Amino acid sequence: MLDINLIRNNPEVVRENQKKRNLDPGEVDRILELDRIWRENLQVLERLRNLKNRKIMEISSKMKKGENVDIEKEEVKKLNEDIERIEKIVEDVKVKRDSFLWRMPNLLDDDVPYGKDENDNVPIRFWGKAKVFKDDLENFMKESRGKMDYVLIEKRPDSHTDIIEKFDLADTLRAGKVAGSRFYYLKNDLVRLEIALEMFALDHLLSKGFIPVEPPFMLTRRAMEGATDLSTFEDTIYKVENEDLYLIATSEHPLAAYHMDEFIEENSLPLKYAGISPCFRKEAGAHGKDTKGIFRVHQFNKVEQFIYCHPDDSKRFLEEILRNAEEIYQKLELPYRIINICSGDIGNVASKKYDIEVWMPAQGRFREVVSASNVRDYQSRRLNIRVRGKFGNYYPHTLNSTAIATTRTIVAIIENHQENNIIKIPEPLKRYFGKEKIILEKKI
RNA sequence: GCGGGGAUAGCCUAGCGGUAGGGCGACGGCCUGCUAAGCCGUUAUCCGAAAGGAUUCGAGGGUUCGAAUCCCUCUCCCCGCGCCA
Repeated sequence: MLDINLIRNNPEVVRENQKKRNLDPGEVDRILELDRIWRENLQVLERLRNLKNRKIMEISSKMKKGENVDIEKEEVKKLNEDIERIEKIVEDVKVKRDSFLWRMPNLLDDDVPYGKDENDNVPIRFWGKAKVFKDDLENFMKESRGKMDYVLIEKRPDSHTDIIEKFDLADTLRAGKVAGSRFYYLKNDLVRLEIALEMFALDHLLSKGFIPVEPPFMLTRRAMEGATDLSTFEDTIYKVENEDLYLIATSEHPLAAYHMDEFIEENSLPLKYAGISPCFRKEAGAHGKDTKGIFRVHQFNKVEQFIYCHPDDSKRFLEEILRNAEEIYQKLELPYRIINICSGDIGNVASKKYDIEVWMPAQGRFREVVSASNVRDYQSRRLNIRVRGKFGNYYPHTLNSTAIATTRTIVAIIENHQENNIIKIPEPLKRYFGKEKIILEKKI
């Protein structure tokens, strides 16, 4: 949520932001008009209430002297009618103003490139040596801007979809039977691989001073609304029937809401949390995309980085959490590119966002595995989280980034590390996984 | 699930129909060679240029001229009992 004072004092900045996001700048003026009406009526209301309060005190003192107060009582009753009427107007206008305010997206960072959609995202960095099948070379050169190492391979690796079903590493058919599409039973070595990935990511973050947290997997509407925006709510969040509870789509949500309605002491910043949780997503509007396998699913596990910090530090911490995520993917030997998400693709909550996309040799393209965002004070305002500062209170900035999303990383490992009938396990995972490789052999 | 007790500004606590009081902590000031003590002030939100005003006693209703206080509904916490991985 934006600061209403920013909109009052610098409407032009907010209009420009709307334009850059390809949204209607007129929203700003709608808010300003409602805000003006609200304040006018509020002043009328407060004058009436002041009159009432004075009258009540008059009654009180007259009663002590034993005087008759019937006239004054009638006056207060009349005032109450006026107050009730104006109260309703004030309340209605405020609700309307706030609903516009809550829908307004975050201010974009100056570094966010202008763009219409995901095609305008800007690759800024590349790492690793991609295995590229010759038919994919043209696309690879385009997507990597020719700035990334690669080796040509003669045969396209098998898709994870085929491998997991054929070697009984996951069962999406039976999952479909009992839960519907986009669900899976992980089986055999993939169960350990998933846990190994989580432990590896968690330990990586712990070594950097993050506090491990396993949050609630459901939140009330109030907490969820503070952590996310309306469009996410509609497209991704599952509701529990007959309860005021919503399934989290990422541990970012409960970690953002962790300090709801609290004051954080300034000297405890930055707060760095490593969340670990399942994530539940409706994937509405993704019909036809990644319909098979475990790349795009309704439920997966994730280790997440979440930081509360002083507003001056958020730019630096965005780079830091991106680096943390990069280190994880480097250690997993998965070649990737970093993209700077453009203004048309960034979403309402983020002020700036980087994605890490791993090169997937079987699919012949880069696919998102990590998303790192600077949210600034957008969530902390919605969740009423403030810092008690030496020179006054303020809203902290929050940032979030994936460390490991298990299913997508498993896909990346299967595509990148498959050799003749084995999947190689990257070095740092071995101690958690307990074996050097997954042997691909047909189960009966 | 049943019974009992709670929720008052950052924390603790009083008030139990008539303008929310005290303590702690924090911050600022006075005093002081420095520190401590002591004294004064500030320390929830909103409107207002300011003066000032309004709101706020877990949430929402009700009674009343007036509700932290009385009544109803709900949420959460604590102590028993029951059930339970």
